[in-house]
Amino acid sequence: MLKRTHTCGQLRPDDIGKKIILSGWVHNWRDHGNIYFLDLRDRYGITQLVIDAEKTPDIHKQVQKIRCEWVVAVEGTVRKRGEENPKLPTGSIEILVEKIEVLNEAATPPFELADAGKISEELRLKYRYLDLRRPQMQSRLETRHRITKIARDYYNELGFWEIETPMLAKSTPEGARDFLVPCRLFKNTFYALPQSPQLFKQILMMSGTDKYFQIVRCFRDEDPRADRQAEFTQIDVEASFVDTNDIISIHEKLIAKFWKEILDIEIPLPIRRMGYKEAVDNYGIDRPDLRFDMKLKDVSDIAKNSTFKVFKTVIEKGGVVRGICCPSRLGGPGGSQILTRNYIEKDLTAFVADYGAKGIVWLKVSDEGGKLSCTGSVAKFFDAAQLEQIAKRFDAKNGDTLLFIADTLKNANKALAPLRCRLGKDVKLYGEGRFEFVWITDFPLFEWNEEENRCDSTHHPFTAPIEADLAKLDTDPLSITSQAYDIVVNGSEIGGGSIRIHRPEIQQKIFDLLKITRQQAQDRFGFFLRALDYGTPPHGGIALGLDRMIMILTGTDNIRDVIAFPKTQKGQCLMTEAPSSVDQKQLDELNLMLKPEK
RNA sequence: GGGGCCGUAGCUCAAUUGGCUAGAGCAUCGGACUGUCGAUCCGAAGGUUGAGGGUUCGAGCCCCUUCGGCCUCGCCA
Repeated sequence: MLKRTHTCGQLRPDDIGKKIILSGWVHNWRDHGNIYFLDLRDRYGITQLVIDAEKTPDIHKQVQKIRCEWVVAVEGTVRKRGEENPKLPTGSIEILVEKIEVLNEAATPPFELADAGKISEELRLKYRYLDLRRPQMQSRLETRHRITKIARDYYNELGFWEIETPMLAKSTPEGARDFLVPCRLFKNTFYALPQSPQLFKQILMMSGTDKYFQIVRCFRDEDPRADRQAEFTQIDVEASFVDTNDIISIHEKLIAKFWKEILDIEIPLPIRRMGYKEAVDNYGIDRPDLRFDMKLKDVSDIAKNSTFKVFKTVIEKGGVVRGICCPSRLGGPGGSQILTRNYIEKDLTAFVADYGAKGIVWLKVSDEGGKLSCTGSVAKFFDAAQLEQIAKRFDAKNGDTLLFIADTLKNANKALAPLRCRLGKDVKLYGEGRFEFVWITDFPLFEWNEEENRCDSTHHPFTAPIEADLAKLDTDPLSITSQAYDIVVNGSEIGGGSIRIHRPEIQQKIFDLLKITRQQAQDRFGFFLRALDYGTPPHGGIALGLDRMIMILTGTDNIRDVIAFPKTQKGQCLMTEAPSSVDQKQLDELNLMLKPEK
């Protein structure tokens, strides 16, 4: 076998005259009769080969039968090209082939790799090895590698140890649905694949490892989305004797490093922080997209005095009227009209209906000689002073559109937050390539679970309350602030963590409030509660969503684009055809019996 | 569990209100050509319209069932 001396992305004009060997896949070929061009591709790039019938008639004959994706090695001389190809880094040179060796033939590919046109994802997933050969996919894999490499180096510098935790773990029915793995040696018992190494990393702190990290696979058996797979990767971190500021400061530097190394973008540090309440009040959600302003405002106080029945009824029932103010024109004043009546009453109304909103009420702002007012089908239910007051509340300008949703506070926010994001995008309120980071802090420790009539952890049951609120555990748990923090960029949560509870009695109180009985706590977390008893240092940590970060860094909105071998929305791997049925013998060994379908 | 979009040649798509032998570009195969780089030109082959059933004189198109892909609500401590 000819052994390569260079790669297909390497040769430059300085190499002209050198005798070299290249190996790779045939990317494309152009047969001009007596002259024959062949593009050779490997991970590093593409290099043009030339075969001249007059100089090397044997090779010219041999190359006629070579096709796309055949694997070949060639020996030849680097020379200057007649006309350069500015699209390729190697575009100034070519290889005059003196010897060619076919290392492997290839079946005709089911789709064309050369043209980066759209190929159905189904096909790409089935022939993933072909899809991954495409330069764009290679680049995504490389970005992923570089990020994990940067992270490993960074944590190593700071004294963190990379420690593996079990993949075969104990099932905890809280949280997401577990993937179960039957255990052969203890009949009728199951392992669960970890939803996260949460308890293990805390126990590592109890074990005195002080600083831990892991780039770790996590499993949650819930329906996938464009940015969610059942199987995903976290950069998981925990440290002892730290507070919120320690974790935040370590990680905003790391995130800044990611953005600098991959996109050459400087993130100004420190990243701003915003309290949970401020985020929800102004943006309706705890992961606000801060690339544009457009804050939500409450107009319940004005609406309740109007004669508009829809508003009045909602408010009487304890609901709110909240809204946003949006420029009606694309890219701001002067752009073309976008918030047309049709767009609002059809597109946007259908959009918010997905989030449970019954409808959108809208008003158009007019400014007549400094006197603000509003027009629209519901304007008649308000007097002039009220309309002016509403316009002023939004600091609205002539031509702006005000959009309102009347519902419970929670439901109104649930619809308005995505509506705000959609409008920001549709009306082009921000440019491409902008990244607005924010740490969200001061989360409530609990949320009220109406159906179960108890508290639910906002974050998870191991999150510590702030010291000042400890006393409220017995009196007013819903008003307790937690020591949790999320890192958000452009409305996407890319990580979150907390300072953990390190005192057993507080951990027990939390379980009590979550209405987890002592018995249940022992069954599920007994090992953990026991470990807490043996001298647990104060500790805290964070987990960064690796897949989501790579998505943002590579500019794709599809998580499957950043995972080498992803699964479809039904959890299948189209390449291997997992999941699949198993032999009766395997079931017997596990003491399992299948129920008939349906 | 619910809602939406989609499925036609190897690939990407087209086919008027249901109407003649289901078309095009690329790929494939054959031929031509000494400078292309998404080569070009000439020609050929390529179809159970995802599957099954129904309505009709006639179905790619309408109806029902089903399979698959994507988006989404719920779900994701």
